Amino acid sequence: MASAVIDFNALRKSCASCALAQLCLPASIGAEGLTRLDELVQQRKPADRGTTLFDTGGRQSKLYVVRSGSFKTFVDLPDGDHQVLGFHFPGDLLGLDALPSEVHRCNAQALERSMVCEVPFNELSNVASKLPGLQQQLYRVMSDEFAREQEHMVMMGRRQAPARLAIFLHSLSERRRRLGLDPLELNLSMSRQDIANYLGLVIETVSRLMGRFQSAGVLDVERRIVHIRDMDALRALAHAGDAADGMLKSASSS
Amino acid sequence: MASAVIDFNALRKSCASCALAQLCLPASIGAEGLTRLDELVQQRKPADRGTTLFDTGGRQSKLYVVRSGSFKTFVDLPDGDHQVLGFHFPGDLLGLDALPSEVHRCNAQALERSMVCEVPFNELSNVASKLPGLQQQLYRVMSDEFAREQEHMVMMGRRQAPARLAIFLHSLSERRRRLGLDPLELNLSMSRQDIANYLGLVIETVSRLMGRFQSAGVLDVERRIVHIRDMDALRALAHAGDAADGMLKSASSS
DNA sequence: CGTTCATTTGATGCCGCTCAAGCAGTGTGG
DNA sequence: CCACACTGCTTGAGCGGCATCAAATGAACG
Repeated sequence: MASAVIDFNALRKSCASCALAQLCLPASIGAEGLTRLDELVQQRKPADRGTTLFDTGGRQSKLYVVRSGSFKTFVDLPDGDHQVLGFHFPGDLLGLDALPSEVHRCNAQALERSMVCEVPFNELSNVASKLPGLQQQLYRVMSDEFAREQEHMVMMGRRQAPARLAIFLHSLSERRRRLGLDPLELNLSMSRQDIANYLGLVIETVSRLMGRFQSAGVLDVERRIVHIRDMDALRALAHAGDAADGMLKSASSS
Repeated sequence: MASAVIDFNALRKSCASCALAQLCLPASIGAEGLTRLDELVQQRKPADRGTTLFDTGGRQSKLYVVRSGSFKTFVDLPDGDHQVLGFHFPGDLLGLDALPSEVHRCNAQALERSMVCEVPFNELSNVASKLPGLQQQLYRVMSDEFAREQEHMVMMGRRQAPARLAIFLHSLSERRRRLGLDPLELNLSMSRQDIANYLGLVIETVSRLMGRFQSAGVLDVERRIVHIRDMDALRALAHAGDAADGMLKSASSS
């Protein structure tokens, strides 16, 4: 389905040949380090849509790196509802919430057929303690994960629904850009339900806002494919305290 | 085993004599490890209300441990507003967002006169790589930090304002309990404005809800001192999808 | 072609935001 | 010690945005 520009022939077993190496743990360690890291990394079979990498309460402390596809992490709430915590794309790490010998506090589920690398955390930690470069990179990706959660909270703190959706879409675009993909062409692998939950809204509101964004000429929405027509407008909407809502007020001028 | 009594005379310079040792980095490292850790830890002068430990953009990658008092972390938004990310009490770590040689992505400000320990992160990392116990504890507190952020997101995902406030108050209570303090007696060192911002609400809503909680016999609110009268009711409110709102409908049980 | 599920679209009502005024605790200068 | 201003919080009235309920449409699949 997705005509990803990734060369799957290059996605072999070794980290050295991985297209994501610069985003992932191997960044900034030498050839010898790579060899030792390679010994730890376990490849997994493709995870089909709906299967989970780990579930709440699980005790396996492994680190997962998304190679292709996408995942969502979420917690189950006492009232039977969910809360989606995040979406994860190639290069992202999963499993940081259970370092080391702790229990997972959330679930990680594939949104589509996806591939991951799997690293036993304790062994990784051992190797990292002898490879300063790897250790540093490990801290860095953890720090990045903190930054991502902070972004989520900033988004949730914004009261107006249009700003939340705009921030979300802009964030997806940024992440695609970082992966070397077209930042204007979003492929929403998650359902509207997941998006709404992630944003603290209901599904109807998300749907309506998508429509309004489209009418305003900001987006082209076609089912799960979203094309960003006006990035500046999207940014304006994202940063709007209360302003910039004018561009959505039905009047389809300009 | 551990006596619940905090002896303030024991709050001397060394980690070994610190009342927070079991919550902090020294947990589960031996005497020799403690000595090496002590060499890294720098004591700081008391931080007065309003002073910042670090600011957005700062490049000093240090770790801070709150010894007494409290802090808030927050980001500045383009429109001049803030977003409060969290509140931090004794035993909590600050500065994890700038590991290592990255820039801080938020500000940390004292809410009252507070004390912190300060550890240069790079040196801590070096020592930790030779002390598996310390390394593991470092990962653990980072993992805890992830868990705390997840709780925040769950809270923000709840639509109903009463549930958000109840979750917040209950969380504060839990944190006091973990510190060996009375979990029923909350001392809100942060302003209503900070609370409202943290919860994604406005100050008036927080104020009204405090009033309603008090009328319902759940709380005793007196300025910044909040006494929890009915912990079960507070929990019920926290987990309420939509139910349990009944207990707030004006006339209530004596 | 019919069933099912995801998404869109519409109508209505409530919760929480906005605007505005009142109040208590704190500090300052006379 | 009191008058005054100031800041942080509470309380009230009114409105609007988003949730809720309900139904239609469209895509996916056997």
